[in-house]
Amino acid sequence: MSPSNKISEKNKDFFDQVYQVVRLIPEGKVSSYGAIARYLGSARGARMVGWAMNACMNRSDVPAHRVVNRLGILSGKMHFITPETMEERLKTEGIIVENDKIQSFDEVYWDPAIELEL
DNA sequence: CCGTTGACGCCAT
DNA sequence: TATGGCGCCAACG
Repeated sequence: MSPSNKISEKNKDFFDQVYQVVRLIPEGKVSSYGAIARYLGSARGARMVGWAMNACMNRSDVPAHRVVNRLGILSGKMHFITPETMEERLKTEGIIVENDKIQSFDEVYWDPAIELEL
């Protein structure tokens, strides 16, 4: 039906699930790729979440800046409009970022498996 | 088809 | 906490 699909429909479904979870991240909070992947049932699909973020970069409805790696490091900042965009957006939401790393990460960390708790 | 790359994570040191 | 090595999975050339 869509021979020119950029990604397989199976993956498209996975991407959509990722976007849905990311949208649920409240302001001032952040989550990690691994937590999202795990919540979706792909414990080893953390890298796929990152790939999904790259595809969602065009969408404004997905706060990709609220997704960091498990160490709280802004590993994806280079993929935004400018390398500063991600850090600036997080600071705007009250998150302290220093040297490309989130401070008090345990306090702003938001885990879907716990917050959504289902 | 094969080798490399990458917005990751876990384990060992 | 920091660094290095290994594993996973999909996309790319």
